[in-house]
Amino acid sequence: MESNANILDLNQLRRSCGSCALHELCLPAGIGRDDLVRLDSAVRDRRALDQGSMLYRDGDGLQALYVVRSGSLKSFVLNEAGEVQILGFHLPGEIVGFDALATDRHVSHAEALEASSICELPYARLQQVAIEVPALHRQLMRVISREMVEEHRHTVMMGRQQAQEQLAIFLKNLTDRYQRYQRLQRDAITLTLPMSRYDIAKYLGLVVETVSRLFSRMKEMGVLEVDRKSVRILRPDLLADLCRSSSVSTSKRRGTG
Amino acid sequence: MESNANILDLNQLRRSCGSCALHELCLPAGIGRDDLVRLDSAVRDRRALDQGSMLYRDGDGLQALYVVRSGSLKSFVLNEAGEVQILGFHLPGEIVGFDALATDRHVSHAEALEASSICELPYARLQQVAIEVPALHRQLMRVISREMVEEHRHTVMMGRQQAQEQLAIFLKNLTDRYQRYQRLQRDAITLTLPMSRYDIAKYLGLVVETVSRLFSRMKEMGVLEVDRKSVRILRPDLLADLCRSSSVSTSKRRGTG
DNA sequence: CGCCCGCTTGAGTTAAGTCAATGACCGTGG
DNA sequence: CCACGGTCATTGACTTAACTCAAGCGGGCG
Repeated sequence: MESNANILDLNQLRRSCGSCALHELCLPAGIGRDDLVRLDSAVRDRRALDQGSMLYRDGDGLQALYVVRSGSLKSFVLNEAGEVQILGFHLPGEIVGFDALATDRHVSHAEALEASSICELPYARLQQVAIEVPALHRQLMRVISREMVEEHRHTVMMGRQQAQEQLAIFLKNLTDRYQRYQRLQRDAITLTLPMSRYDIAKYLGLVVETVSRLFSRMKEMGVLEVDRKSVRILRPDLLADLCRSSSVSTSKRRGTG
Repeated sequence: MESNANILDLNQLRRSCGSCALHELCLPAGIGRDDLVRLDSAVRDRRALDQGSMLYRDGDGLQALYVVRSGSLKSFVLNEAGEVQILGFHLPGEIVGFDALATDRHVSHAEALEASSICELPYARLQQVAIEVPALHRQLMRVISREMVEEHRHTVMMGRQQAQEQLAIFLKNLTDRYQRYQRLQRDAITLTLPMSRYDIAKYLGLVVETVSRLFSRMKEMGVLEVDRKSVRILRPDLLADLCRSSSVSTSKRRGTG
C-alpha cells in the first residue's frame, strides 16, 4: 500500500516530508500518512542558502516558517550601537521564524552559518493545513514549545557566573543536538563547529578572547582536543562535570602550565 | 445589541472573557463575539493564589495554560545545586505554562509573587476550541510568539556587559508592561515591585548585592527614588539612556557622594 | 517590643574585559 | 606554484566591574 505511492514520482518523493530523514524530529512527527500528504502541500520547496546569506532580516514581513534541512543557521539581533546578541543556533530538523508570528514581522535576523538547505512553509498555507489537521496543530504547538524550552536553556546557561560552565554547557548541548539526528556514537565525539568563536562569545554574552582562553584551558585540562573549527571531546565525563561547577578543577589552571 | 447579552447573568459576565479588562491583551484579542462565547467555555474558572503558592512545579503534567488576571508570578528553574534562575515575571494579561506543551510536562516552576488570580484554560478543551475557531488558533500562536520575543528580550538583557544596563532595561521593560494594562501616565511613574531584590538578581544573572548597589547608584544619580519595594522613576529620559550605555554616566559615581 | 528576614554597605578578591601583538589559515592573484 | 593580504584565533599584560565575605541597618510581623 505504501510502495504504490512511493514509486510514482521519485522527484516529488525526494522532497516529501514522509521520506525526509528528519521526519521524526521535524513537524511531521506524530502525523499520519494521509495527513502527511497535506503537510507536504504546505511545503513550498527547498531553498539553498550560501554561507553568510540571510534567510530573513529584522523588519521583514512574515512569509513563512523555515525548517533547517541541512547545514545550520544563527539568529541574532543588533542593538543601536551595532552590537550583536546571538539568540540561537539552528540545526537540521529545527524550525526558525517563530519570532514573526506575534507582529507579522520578524524582529531578528537569520543567517546561514554554512551552505544550508531549508524547507519553506508559507505561513498562510501552514495555518490552513493546521486547521484541517488537528494533529499538525498540536505538533506545531509542541515545536514552538520546544523552542521556548531551548530559550530557557539558553537563559540558564547565560545566568551562570562562571564562563567556563557556560561554554561547557554550550558544547554539551551542541553534541546532544548533533547526536539527535546523526545517530553518532555516544563517546569520542568530534564536532565541527559551524560558528566562529565570535558567534559563540556573543551567544554566551562573553568576549571572543574569553572564549578562546576557555578552549585553551579545556584543552590543557585534557577535556577537549581543539583544532580551529574541529572540537574533539576526549572526556565527556569531565565536560559533564564542568557543566555543574568549574570550581573543582580551577586549580588545574596553574598546575600544568 | 450587546447590552442584551450583558444583563443576563452578571455572575457569568464577571468571569467571561468578553467583559474582562484584559480582553485586548489576552487570548480574546481579535476574536469575534460569537467565538468569544466558545472561548469562554474553555476557561474553567478563576483561581486565587496566595503569595508564595505554586501554580505548577517542574515535572507536573500539562493540565492547562494559565492567564494572569491580577497580581504577578515568577517562573524559574532550579539546578542540581539548588541555585535559582528566574525565567520570567508574569503580569496581568500574560499567559504561562507554554513550557509544558513540548513534553506534556512542565519543566519549570511558577509561583505567585503576591496574592494573584488566574484564569485556568484546560489544555484539551482549549485545543478543541482552537480547532473549531481558527481565529483562536492564530491568536494562540501570536501569544506564544509574544512570549518568545519576550524571552529574546531577556536574553539580550542578560548579554549586556554592564550590570547597570541590565537593571535599567529591566526597569524600563517593567514600566512598559505595567503601563500596557494600567493606562498609566507616561512620566513620573511609581512602580511597586512585586519581586524581591534576590529575584531580580537571579533574573539578570547577578548577585543580590550588585542589584542593591545598582539601585543605590541610580538613586544617587537622580534617576530613581527607591524605598524598599517602591521605585519612582524621576528621570525616564536618563533611565532610557542607561539602557543604551552606562559608560557616559559612570563618572557620576564619585561626583555626588 | 523584639526578632527575623530582606536589604544595604564596605573591604578585599578575582574572573572576565580591554588593549595590543602575534600567529595560523584561506582564498586570491601574480 | 608561491607570495600576499585579510580574517579569525590565540596569547599576554593590565584593568576593572562584579563577586565574596562580613557586618550593620530597618521594617514588618508575631
